[in-house]
Amino acid sequence: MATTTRAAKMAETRAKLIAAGRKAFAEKGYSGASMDDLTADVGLTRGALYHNFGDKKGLMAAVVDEIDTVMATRAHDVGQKAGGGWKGLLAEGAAYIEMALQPEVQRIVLLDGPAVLGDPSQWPSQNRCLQATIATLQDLAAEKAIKPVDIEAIARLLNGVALNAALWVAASETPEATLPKVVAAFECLASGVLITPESRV
Amino acid sequence: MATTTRAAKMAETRAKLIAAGRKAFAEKGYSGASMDDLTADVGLTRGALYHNFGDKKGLMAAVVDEIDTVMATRAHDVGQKAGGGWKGLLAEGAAYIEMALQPEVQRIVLLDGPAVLGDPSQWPSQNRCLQATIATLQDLAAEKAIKPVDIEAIARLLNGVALNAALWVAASETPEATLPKVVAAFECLASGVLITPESRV
DNA sequence: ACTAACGACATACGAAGCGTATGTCAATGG
DNA sequence: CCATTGACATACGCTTCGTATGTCGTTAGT
Repeated sequence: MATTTRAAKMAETRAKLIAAGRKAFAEKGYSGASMDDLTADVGLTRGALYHNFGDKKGLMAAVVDEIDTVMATRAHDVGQKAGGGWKGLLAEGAAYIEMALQPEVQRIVLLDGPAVLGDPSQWPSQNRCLQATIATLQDLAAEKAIKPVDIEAIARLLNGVALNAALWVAASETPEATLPKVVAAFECLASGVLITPESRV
Repeated sequence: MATTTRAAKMAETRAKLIAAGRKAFAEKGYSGASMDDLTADVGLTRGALYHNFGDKKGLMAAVVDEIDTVMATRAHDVGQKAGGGWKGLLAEGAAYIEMALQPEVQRIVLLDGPAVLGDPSQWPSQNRCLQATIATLQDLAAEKAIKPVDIEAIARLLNGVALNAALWVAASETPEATLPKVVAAFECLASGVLITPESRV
């Protein structure tokens, strides 16, 4: 092995700790997760954790950023493949909703994340996702396709609706059955920003 | 004093503990609030707390229920005074958004509440608020004023939008400036459920 | 190639908090 | 007037977080 350099070793421990954090935070919740336990699960101690992430909240931030970044890029890809524009925006929202079916996303990103790290719209990953939504809305505004309201406000609320819809689906007893209903409701609300009465639901 | 009965005494201690809990949870957050400290603030000990509420989460549930109940009734009153129906629904949502300017509401109900007690739509107080929204929407559906989508889904998402809008306003640097923009955006999205193209924004 | 400095991680320690088990005193009912 | 109940206080153990100190391998300078 040519590269047993320290940087690689450290990157590996960081990855192991983040993986252990994902598992522990998802299963036990943030406050219920023990740093001693999750570090021991990957053959380390808290010493490694505090050296790499500063404190418990630092590990949480790293875990949330990893998950949320994947979510944002996935949703964006889905939107692009749907052709961008208005249909892309709807597809992106639907994809975001579907991803919340994963317990990890539900517990870590949607429930504990805001309580521990504060308002999600301040997270770096969320900001990237928000900027993408704003850009799409600005394109639509240039085409005079949407009403003359504050773009940022609409973008934030649209993201919020998708996030909230995701929470409901996740908490539902029959997620598969509620998913189509909530997606339809999402598209219904989103259509409120359109100028044309019945564009293409 | 004729009524120094134990029931009255106990009600008083409950009220004092809930008041102390509101203050501590709002200032320190849920996990940061010390039971020893908040009970001492009102001249009691943890013995009283565990006797009345079972555990820390029990006090949190009582505090959240109290705040959320007041919020729901206030929002409902505002909706009624606005004439009910569609305009009442919009006014109710706007009122809900405005209430989130209070730090207590922001921290306890919107951030820590879901993380500690789980999905808000399962809370008794939230259910009452949701039922009111559903009833209004059903009236509108009977008048053929809204699109034929799942009523419960729309109601939940509308409440979610208001709640999310509230969070953004609360986290904003200039809440008073963002409030009108976000209220307009809320009404814009809500209009998506209307059949008539330009009812009355 | 040898040694000194550095960095990654482990171990040990102190402090704080939660929940429970036990104790005490006042209020109620017979 | 006395026994019992219940509301609350006190004392204890357990767990956990954060830090301070220790150790060993790796890197750099000569």
